Amino acid sequence: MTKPAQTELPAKYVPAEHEPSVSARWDEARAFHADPARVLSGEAKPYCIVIPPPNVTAALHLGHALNNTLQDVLIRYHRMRGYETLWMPGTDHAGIATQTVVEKRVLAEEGKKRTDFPRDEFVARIQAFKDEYEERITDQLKAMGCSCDWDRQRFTMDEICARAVREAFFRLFKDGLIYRGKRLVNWDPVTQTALADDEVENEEIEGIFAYLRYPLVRAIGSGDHAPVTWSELAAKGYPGAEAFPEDDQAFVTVATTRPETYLGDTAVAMNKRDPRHKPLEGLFVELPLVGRIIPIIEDDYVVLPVSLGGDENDPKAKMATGFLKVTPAHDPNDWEIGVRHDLPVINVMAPDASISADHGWDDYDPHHGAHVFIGLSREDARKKVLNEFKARGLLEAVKPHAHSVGHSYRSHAAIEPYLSDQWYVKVTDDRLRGAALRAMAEDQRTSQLMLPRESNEHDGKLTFTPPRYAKTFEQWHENLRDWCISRQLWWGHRIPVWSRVVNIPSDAKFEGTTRISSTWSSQGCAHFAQALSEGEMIDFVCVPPAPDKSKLDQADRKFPTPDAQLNEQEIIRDLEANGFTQDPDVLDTWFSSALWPMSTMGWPDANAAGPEFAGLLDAFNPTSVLTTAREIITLWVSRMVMFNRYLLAEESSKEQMAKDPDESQGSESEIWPSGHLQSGHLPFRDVFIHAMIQDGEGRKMSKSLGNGVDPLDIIESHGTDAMRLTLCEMTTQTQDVRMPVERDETTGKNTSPKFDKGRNFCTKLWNATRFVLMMLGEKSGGEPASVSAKQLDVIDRWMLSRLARATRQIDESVASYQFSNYATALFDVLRNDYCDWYLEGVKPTLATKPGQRIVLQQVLEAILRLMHPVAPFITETIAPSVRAAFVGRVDGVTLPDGRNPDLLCTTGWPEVSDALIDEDAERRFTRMQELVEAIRRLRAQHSVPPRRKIILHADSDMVASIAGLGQVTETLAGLDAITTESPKGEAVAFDFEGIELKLSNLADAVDASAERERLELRLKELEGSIGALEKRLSNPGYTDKAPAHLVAETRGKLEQQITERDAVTKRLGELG
RNA sequence: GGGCGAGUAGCUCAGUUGGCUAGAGCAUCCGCCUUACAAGCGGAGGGUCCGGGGUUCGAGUCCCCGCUUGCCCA
Repeated sequence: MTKPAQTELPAKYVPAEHEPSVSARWDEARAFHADPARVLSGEAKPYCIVIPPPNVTAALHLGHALNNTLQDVLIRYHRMRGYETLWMPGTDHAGIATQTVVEKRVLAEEGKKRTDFPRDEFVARIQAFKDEYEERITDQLKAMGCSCDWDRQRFTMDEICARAVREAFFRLFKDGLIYRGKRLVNWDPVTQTALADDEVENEEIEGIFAYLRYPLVRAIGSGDHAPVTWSELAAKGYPGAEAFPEDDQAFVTVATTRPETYLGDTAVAMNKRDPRHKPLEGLFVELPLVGRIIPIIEDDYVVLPVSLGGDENDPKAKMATGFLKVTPAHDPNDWEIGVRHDLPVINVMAPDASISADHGWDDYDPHHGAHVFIGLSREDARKKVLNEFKARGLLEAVKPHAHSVGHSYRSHAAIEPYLSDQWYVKVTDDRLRGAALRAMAEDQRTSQLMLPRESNEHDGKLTFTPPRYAKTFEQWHENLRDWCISRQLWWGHRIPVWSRVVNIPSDAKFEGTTRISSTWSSQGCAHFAQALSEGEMIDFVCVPPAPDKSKLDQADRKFPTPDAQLNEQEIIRDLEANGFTQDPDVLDTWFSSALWPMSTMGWPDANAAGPEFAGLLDAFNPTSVLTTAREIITLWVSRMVMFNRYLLAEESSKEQMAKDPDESQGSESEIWPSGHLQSGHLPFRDVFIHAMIQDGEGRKMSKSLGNGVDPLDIIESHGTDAMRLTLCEMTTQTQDVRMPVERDETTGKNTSPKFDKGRNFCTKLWNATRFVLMMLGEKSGGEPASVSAKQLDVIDRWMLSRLARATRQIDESVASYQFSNYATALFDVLRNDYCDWYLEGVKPTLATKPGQRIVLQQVLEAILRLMHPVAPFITETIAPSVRAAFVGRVDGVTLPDGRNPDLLCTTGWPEVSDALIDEDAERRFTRMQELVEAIRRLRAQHSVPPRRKIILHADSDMVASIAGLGQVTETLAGLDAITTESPKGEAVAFDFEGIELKLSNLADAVDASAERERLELRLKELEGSIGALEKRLSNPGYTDKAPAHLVAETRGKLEQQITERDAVTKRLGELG
């Protein structure tokens, strides 16, 4: 490692000239590589973060910059604190998003669709796209200064992660926590895949409410039906029937936002409290053009219209007719009704949401007229239905109706509730959901629904910051539904299940789903069968990933060791020879993301993964903190907690099993014990949820609005550290932060004035360092090896005190994830304290005070280290020069060498003793600052030229106390002298702490009218203030109840202001 | 509909057990190329702390009602 010898810095800090070489030095030293052995040996405590893997779909935006900056701050801080620190980087394959982007690209560039390619070939295309973006993203993260362990970078679809996915799927499947079901899913007809609940966004749309009349019929035996007339209804006491022509066919009116789904109606439901219910009992309706005869049923779900006693405040009751068309295949609520009443389920759409009779419309009969709808889109079919009903006099009304409709977060198409076979994870099982809820910190749980704790060290250890987000997590789990994990895509982890449909053997009678013993199960597969209709069943075989032999050799004696020659490919060949085919679907992306804290560390088999994975999981899982945005709490945080706890429970369940060997009898086909009597490790202990960046108007940054800011543009224009400083300062505990966006006219790129502050601050550090190096270079020599506070001047002791407080504040800020406070502490200590006061104050004395030179250098070096986690590049750039300028130590300020002192990023964190907090020095210095500010104010008011030295006249006490600070006051206030003598020429008097001081030699002649104006203004202020204080003190409630020190303070203040008022009055009198 | 934020100077925001005359940065104005720094230094002006009630000796801070605005969930 070469150490730059030069101690002089260029006049200007140009980030681009230094950042690449600093990055190279970090890389060269492998400074960010974590060694789990140091944790396992007890040498160092672990600190670990797994990166929320960015999607490979697009380059990183400012939100990523924020997210990753905060993680890097935490990581760099803890690395300097001596933790063995691992920041695991990687990217996410983002199934639907990436496939969609590539499909669009291929269509635009080559005019071809996905289905024009063989599956493997198209996946290879996506792979190539992924490679391109993965590299780009990695480069961006490096440009942002992220100190990830780049040797360990993962991708959610690489071999290591794929192995984890296979293992997790297999275990969950085997344990009955993954099942296949025919359900309504959120179907995206454009991308033609199922979506999870949280991939659906609700949007308000201007829709309609259509009122459709369904003619009433009654059964007349032998499957025939006859019309019901109004007179018949009237005879049964149907209210309002008399209003209709008595021989006309009666009807009921349903109200719907989706008329086209009437093709799949299988009932009309009404509430039993509806007075029309009795007369309609046992009757049917006939669906126009469809010809289907469907029953009228009773269900509490149906809302009564306001006219029949429905709730006036319920908007549904205002629109309702009391009759609900029930379409189980196309509406989730209707699905539930269908389940309750055992209704047929008729799907009338193709996967592209066009009307089709080929996907479950078994009673389709074109003779009735419904053929006119076949092939139409949902939207066209909707219009057509209305027209056809209108033509038959069956359209009662169409009203505009705004309501919210689910849309695909990816294609933005309206979601179609669609009946299909999908795979689900039974997250509602206590082993998953319960474990997640039990993980929550006790003081963050709000629900009444308290779960019994397990005697488990991981229960109750999951803590959210800010705490309000614990509620989001809690409520999500309490309302959880099973998780649909299959996606009809090509880009993703293929579902490792092979299936075939066979006849149910005559000797095996079963319903539902049953575990099967077979040649495959004896080879380690999980084999289930599920009954279908008509004597058929479907066989499902989940093939485990190729087992690790070493594991099998030491397998629990209770479980038969499978054939050691077991070969995954052989099993698959065998299955396919027996008529099995692999499920064509892939898994939801979040399935692999959910395993991220485990898969990246080589789970389930570090040995098989490679030597570099040894010990990772034991050393670093649970990780320290997950840093993410709030929208991810449900999508990702929840699932990581559930999976991590379930899948890392093996150890505890084995222990349990040893105590109670009878627990899992009868699972002979299993390689691994099931049971999971205890939930296992948390994936992380803390979850920090940071704010979302919006533009200046409070809108999301987006491509379509053109209000996004590209982090690389900011890095180019302001430097990485400037960006990071600004992002940290913005990170308060609120949920949104605003960043006014401006267009830079010269570059045409978006930027924000907010970043100027960060850039200016870096410049400040640069210039201060240049000054310090210059001073030390010129004057150094004669310093002792160390100096203690007792030997130092007030100004030095004050500076050390400020440094101690800043260090303390920064430590506290990091511990509580208060990044804004961290940045503020840096701004305060470097700019306000060190530059504005300390540097200015010591300028004249440095040459003669060796101890002061030590303080000058040590404080700068300490600040450099305090600043490094936020601004890594500039501090690393400057560090060698500052270190080289070392002149001695200050007792109580420890700047440890750390792991590798050649690089700032691996040196130690400053330890500044609390003993250096010097309240006396602070009090004296603060008093001096106030005096200097008062003099500066007067200088400005009297337009004293900055370079003109003036004279301060004070009493002997004041002169003595000022003298205690050396020449500092003179330097900072521009004084020629401080004297007890009276002014020779004209002077201006002012009050300081109730004592009258005077300034002379302000000018060749003092402007009396300006002085009078100033004094009159001051008098007015004082009188107002005195009045307020007197009022407060005359209130007995205050003097009796407020703390005594406050009352005393108020009295003191009043006295002082009265003194000053009298002085001002007197002075005004003198001015005439 | 349920949950969670935000509303403080022209702008972006601090203000964590209620207690000095409510702070910072940017912007504005005034004065300075004071040899580390004009991406700077010194100084100034600028606030019915969204509105209305309440608790309290005392409320930006706590409670209630309302308004505006944003996000999440259904």
